[in-house]
Amino acid sequence: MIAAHICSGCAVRDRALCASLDDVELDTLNALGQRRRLTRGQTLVWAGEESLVCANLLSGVLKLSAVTPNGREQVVGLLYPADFVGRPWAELADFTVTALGDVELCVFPRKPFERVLEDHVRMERLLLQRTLAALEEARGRMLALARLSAREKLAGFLLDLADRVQGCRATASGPVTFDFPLTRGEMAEVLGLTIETVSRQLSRLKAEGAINLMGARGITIRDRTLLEAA
Amino acid sequence: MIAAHICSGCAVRDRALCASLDDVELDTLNALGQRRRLTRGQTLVWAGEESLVCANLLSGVLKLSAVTPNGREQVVGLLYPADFVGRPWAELADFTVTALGDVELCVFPRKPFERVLEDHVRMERLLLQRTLAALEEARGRMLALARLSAREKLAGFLLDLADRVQGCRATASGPVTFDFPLTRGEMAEVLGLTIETVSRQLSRLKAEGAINLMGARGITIRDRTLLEAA
DNA sequence: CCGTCGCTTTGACCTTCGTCAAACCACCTC
DNA sequence: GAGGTGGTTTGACGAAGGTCAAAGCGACGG
Repeated sequence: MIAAHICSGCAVRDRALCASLDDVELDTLNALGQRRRLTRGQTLVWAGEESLVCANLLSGVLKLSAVTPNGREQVVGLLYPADFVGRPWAELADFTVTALGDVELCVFPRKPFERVLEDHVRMERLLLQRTLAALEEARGRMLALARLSAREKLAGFLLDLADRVQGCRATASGPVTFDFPLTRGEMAEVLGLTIETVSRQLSRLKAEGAINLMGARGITIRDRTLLEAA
Repeated sequence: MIAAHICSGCAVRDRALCASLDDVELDTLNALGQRRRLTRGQTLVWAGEESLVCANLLSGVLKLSAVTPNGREQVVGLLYPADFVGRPWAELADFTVTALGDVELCVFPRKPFERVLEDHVRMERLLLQRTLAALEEARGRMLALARLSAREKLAGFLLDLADRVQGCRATASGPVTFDFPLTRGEMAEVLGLTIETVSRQLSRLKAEGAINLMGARGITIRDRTLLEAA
C-alpha cells in the first residue's frame, strides 16, 4: 500500500491519466513508475533518440521542440501539470522534451507502460481523448503560426498566460499581475518569432497601455479588451 | 451478410480503422454507416457547428481548414484514403472539412460510432495510434510553417507529393511526372503562403531545372537532389 | 563595490513575402 | 470563332519582420 500512499498525496491524482485507475490498479502502475525532478533547462528526451519513457507531469512546465535541418528551432507544444508526456508505441522520440523552470515527473519505462495501457481500457480511452484534444490544439497553433501577425501572436499568448496563471478564477476584466514562466527567447520559440520581435511587440503593447512590464519577468495586463482586439 | 459483402470490396478494408474488426463486427458497424460522395469543393463539416458525423475516407483527398477571426484561412491537415475523419466525443466540430477533388466516404453518426468504439478495444487502440501519428505530423508542420522559407516549404511539399503519388514504389531518383491534386491557391493555404508566392517559387524551381511545369496542373520532378537541398 | 554574465531593449538596415494590378492561358459555352 | 470564366503568371511596390550591432539592466560572485 506504499504506492497508493505516494499517489494519494499526488497533486494531479485525479486529473492525470491515473484518474482512470482505482487504488489497486494504481499499485501496479506505481510499481513501474518513479519520481524524477528536472531543473530549468534539463532535457528528458532528445528528438530522434530511442523512445524509452513516458511520464505524467506533476508540476512545472515542459516544452516540446523540433529543429530544422539547418538549426532553426520551434516549440511545438507546452505541457502543464497533469499532462501526459511521451508517445507510446513509437520506437523513436519525435521531439525534444525540456524543462522550463523546475519540474516534477512520474516516469514510466515505455514498454511496460504500454502493457498497462493495453490492460486498462479506461486509461487508454482517456489518453485517446487527450490526444484528440492535443491534436486540436496543435492544429489551432498551426493557424496562429502561419496566419497571425507578431502582434496578434503576442496578444493571444499573453491572454493565454493570464488565464492559465489565474487558474479557473472567474476571468474578471480587472488587471492581472504575474511573472513570465518563459524568457523572451523561449516566447520567440513558441510563437515562431525572434527575440527582438517579441521584445519590440511587448514594448509596443506597453506604450499603448495594454500591459505594463516590471523588469524582465514581471507583467501586468492593464487592458484586457485592448489585447483581445488583436 | 450484405454489409460484409459491401466491405469486402472496400478499397481500404484492411487499412482503415475497420481493419481491426472481423467480418461479424463489421456487420454491426456497417448497419450504422452509409456511403457518401462529395464533389470538388463540397464541404462535409463546418467548423463550429455541431459535430454529427465521423467517417472513413475511401478515396480522394479532404482538407481540414481553420480561419482566423479576420478571415485568413489555413489548411491544418490533409486526409488521404483510409484516414479517419472527425472527432469522437467532441460536441462541436473543430475544423471545416472540404473535398479537394471528388471523394468517397463511409459516414457514421457520431454518437453510435462512439459506442462501437467503446465496445471494440482494438479499434479504439488503432484510433489512438493514428491520432498519435497525426499529432506528430501536425507538430512537424508547425515547425515547417513557422520556420521554413517559402522555397523550403514548396520543395518539401513537392517531395511529399511525389512520394505519395508513386505510392510505395521504391523511390528511385529518376524523374517523376504527375498532376497536382491541388490548385495554387490550395497549396498556398496548406503552406501558409499566398498564391503569388507559390507561383513564383514554382517558376524559380523550374528556372533552376529542379522541376518542369506543363500547363497549370502537370509537374515533373527533374532533379530530386536539388529539391532535397532546400 | 566592481566586473562579469546572461538576458533584454533599441536602432539601423535589408530580405522576404504579401499586396495590388495587369496580363495570360486553358477550357467551356454559345 | 468570340467571349467568358477560373486559375496562373509576372511585375512593381511596400510593410513586416529578421539580422546585425550596440547599449542597457539586473543578479551574482568575488
